Amino acid sequence: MRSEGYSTKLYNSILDFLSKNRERAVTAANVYEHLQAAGDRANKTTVYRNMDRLVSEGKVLKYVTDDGRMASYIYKSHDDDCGEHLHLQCSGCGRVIHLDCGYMDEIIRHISSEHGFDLRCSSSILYGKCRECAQKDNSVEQEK
Amino acid sequence: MRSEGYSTKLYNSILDFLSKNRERAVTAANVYEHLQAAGDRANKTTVYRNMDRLVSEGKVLKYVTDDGRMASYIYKSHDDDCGEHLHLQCSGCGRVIHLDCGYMDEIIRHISSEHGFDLRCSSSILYGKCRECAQKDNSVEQEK
DNA sequence: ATAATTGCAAACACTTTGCACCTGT
DNA sequence: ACAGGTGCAAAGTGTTTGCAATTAT
Repeated sequence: MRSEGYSTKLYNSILDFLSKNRERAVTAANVYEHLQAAGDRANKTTVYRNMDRLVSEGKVLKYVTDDGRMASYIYKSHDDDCGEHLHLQCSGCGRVIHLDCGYMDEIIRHISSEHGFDLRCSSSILYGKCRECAQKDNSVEQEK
Repeated sequence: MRSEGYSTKLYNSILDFLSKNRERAVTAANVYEHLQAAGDRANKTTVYRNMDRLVSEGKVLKYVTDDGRMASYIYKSHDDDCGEHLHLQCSGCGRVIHLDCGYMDEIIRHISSEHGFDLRCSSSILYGKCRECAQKDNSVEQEK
C-alpha cells in the first residue's frame, strides 16, 4: 500500500465507476468500455496502470474471472474489511456477495485447525450462481 | 464428458505424470518440462490438447494459479468425487488439500440457504499457505 | 481405411513495458 | 520545476487454431 499519487481525471473516473459497482466484479475491459461510453476517451494501458495503482493503494482487490481469462477487480468498501472474508462471484451476472457473516470466522478456523491451512481470503474467490441466475438457467432448460 | 479417444504414448505419459502428482496442482508448463526431462519430447500444443481432453473426459479439474497467470490442473482420483468438494492450494508449494470432510457440506449448505448462492466447487479454489510453508515464511522473517 | 492425434507456424487475448510527451502539485 | 501520469507502439506470456503429416484402431 504505497503513498497516494496524483488525483487525475482518469483516476477519479475509474474510482467513481468502481465505487458505483461495488456489488459486482469488474474487468479492465468493463472499465475501458465505461470510460469510452462516458466520453473520457482513455487508453487501455492507462486503465491497467490505474487498476494496479488502486490495488497497491489497497482500494481494490484483484481476482481472476471464472474462466481465468481476465483479471477482475472488486472495490473494497472502507466499512468492511474485504481482506478478512471470502467473496462469492456469480458467473452469470458477475454479482459479488461478501461472505462477511460470523460463520466465516468459523470456516477459517476449521480450515486452519483441521486441515492445517492458512486461508488467504484476499486471493481466493468462490464461483457459482446466484439464485436469480440459477433460476434463469432452469427456465432455459425447460424451454428445450 | 465425451467418449474415450486413442491411447497414445503422450496421453499415457501425461496421465501417468498427473496421477503421480495427485497431491499437487500442475501447470501445462510443469507437464511439458516433465516430458522433456523424461525424454518424451513433446510439443506444447499437444500438451494443451491433452489437458483439454483430460478435462473433458472428467479425469482432471482445471483451475487457475494463484497469480492468475496460468491454468492449473488437478488429477481427480476416482475414489473421491472432486467435483463435490472444494480444494485448498498452497501458494508456496502447490500442494492441494481436498476439503472433503462433512463440515464442508455444511458450508455449502450455509452459502446456499443464507446467501442464496449455489457454489460450483469444480471451478472454485481457495489459496493460502499450508502449515509447512507458513512456518518456512516465519523463519525467513526471523532471519532478517 | 479412417478417425483421432501430432507438430509447426501463425494467430489470439490479455497484460506489460519503453519512451517521449503532458499534467498535477 | 519536477514527480508522476498518459498515449502509443511494441513486446511478452500463456493459450488456441489451421493444416498437412502421422499414428491408433
